[in-house]
Amino acid sequence: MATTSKAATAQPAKPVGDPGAFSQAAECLKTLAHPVRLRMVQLLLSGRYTVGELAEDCSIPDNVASEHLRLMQRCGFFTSEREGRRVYYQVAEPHLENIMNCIESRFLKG
Amino acid sequence: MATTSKAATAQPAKPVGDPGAFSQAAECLKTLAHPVRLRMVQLLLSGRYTVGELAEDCSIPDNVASEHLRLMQRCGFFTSEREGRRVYYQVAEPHLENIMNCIESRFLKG
DNA sequence: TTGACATATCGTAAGGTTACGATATTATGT
DNA sequence: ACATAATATCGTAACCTTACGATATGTCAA
Repeated sequence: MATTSKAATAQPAKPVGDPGAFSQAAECLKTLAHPVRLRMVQLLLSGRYTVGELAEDCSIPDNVASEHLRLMQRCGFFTSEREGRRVYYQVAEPHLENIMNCIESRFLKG
Repeated sequence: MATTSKAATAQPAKPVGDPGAFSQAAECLKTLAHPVRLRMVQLLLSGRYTVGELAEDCSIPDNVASEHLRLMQRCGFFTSEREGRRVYYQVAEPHLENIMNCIESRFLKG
């Protein structure tokens, strides 16, 4: 017997947690935690867009948009494909849709 | 007619987005985007804990834990109740469970 | 009241993030 | 080859975040 050995606070069992996994999760969330990047995720979940299109929608210069997109690509959120002089970005991480739905249901809706 | 008026890229309609809502969402995500804070959220979703208990689980000094908890309280994530010299924290934001589930299914599981 | 415990707050130094401007790269058309 | 368009990268300054140590506040017990 005795699974916890110390402090009998009558709680429904403490969840286990690998510290490394929390760090990795925090990294990705940090990447998501920027208004422009959230908007870009929302847009790209609805289709393909170029750097310039995303920049214009977000009212920021192209090079700033490019840096945000690079950050998110590093996280595995997006991939990019060049077509002529344009570069199209698209969602690569399947869980982004779920997470964005959670965020939208809390902040972008009733 | 003519809902978009410019650029016929054959996309399934660009989602609308209130810039203020994205900023607010980004603020909250930033608060969540820290390994210690993620662990605290996970723990508090499973029950009530004191500052000292959370600090010990996270292997950080009490004052650091206290600051993390204060940040999350400011966001509306938690509330606190004093009981004697202990202070118990608990989840106040109902959406935290959904968001945490999304994060767990991506990072803390298969 | 005194001492000890639990939590909170403050000042600060180290490190990280962001946007900007300038410059580089890649592709296209003439 | 040249000019131009679209995107990417780099250096930098302003700002934000974090953890730490010291100190303060609140609570209890003797």
